[in-house]
Amino acid sequence: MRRLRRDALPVESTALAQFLIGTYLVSESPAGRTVLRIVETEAYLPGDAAAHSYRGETPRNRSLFLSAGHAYVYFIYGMYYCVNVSSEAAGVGAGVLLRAGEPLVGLGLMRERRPRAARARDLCRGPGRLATALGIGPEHDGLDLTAPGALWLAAAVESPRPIATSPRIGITQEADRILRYYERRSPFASGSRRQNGESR
DNA sequence: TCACTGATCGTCT
DNA sequence: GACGATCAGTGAG
Repeated sequence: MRRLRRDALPVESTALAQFLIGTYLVSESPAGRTVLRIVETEAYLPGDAAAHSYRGETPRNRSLFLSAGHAYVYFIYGMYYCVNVSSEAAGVGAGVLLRAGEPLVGLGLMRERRPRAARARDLCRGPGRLATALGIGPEHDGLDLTAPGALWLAAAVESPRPIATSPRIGITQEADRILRYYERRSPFASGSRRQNGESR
């Protein structure tokens, strides 16, 4: 696995959201290593009413204002964590939500963390599931994902596959904007068949 | 496969 | 005091 360098990352949210598809997210913990291949992302832009950074910097969202390539981990619905990659220059609040991945390494450990997931395709299918499977929590908030550590990004190895787009999932503000990106026909992407444009 | 619901708590109004 | 970038379980088609 070859670590992504910061200077390889596009410093613009929609470009980064597409760039990250096909790259790898590596989690190192005392229990072992888990790795997934990112297949679905969403961009949350500067000035975007759906973005956690919209109302300015707070203790909770400060990681969104770090330079591109840092982790923003937040707690939602009283039970789940979700992971973003900060996506603009330092001082600008924006991020790319990692929504789903194809589990590649450490499937046994992922199953221990997600005992209710019956099928491998459901281990990292959804932002809360992805974070749980990789053991991601508040201790990962603010980490530099281009530096050695407990959580980092590795460069894509396989040739790019077709990327489809759709509105973002689960939001009420700016709900019509096309800022979700996913690998077309990937069984590991979240969303319903209809949301993934596969109806008919 | 879709639609709906309850669980659960940090954050900001 | 309300709500949220979610998920698992249930029941119907």
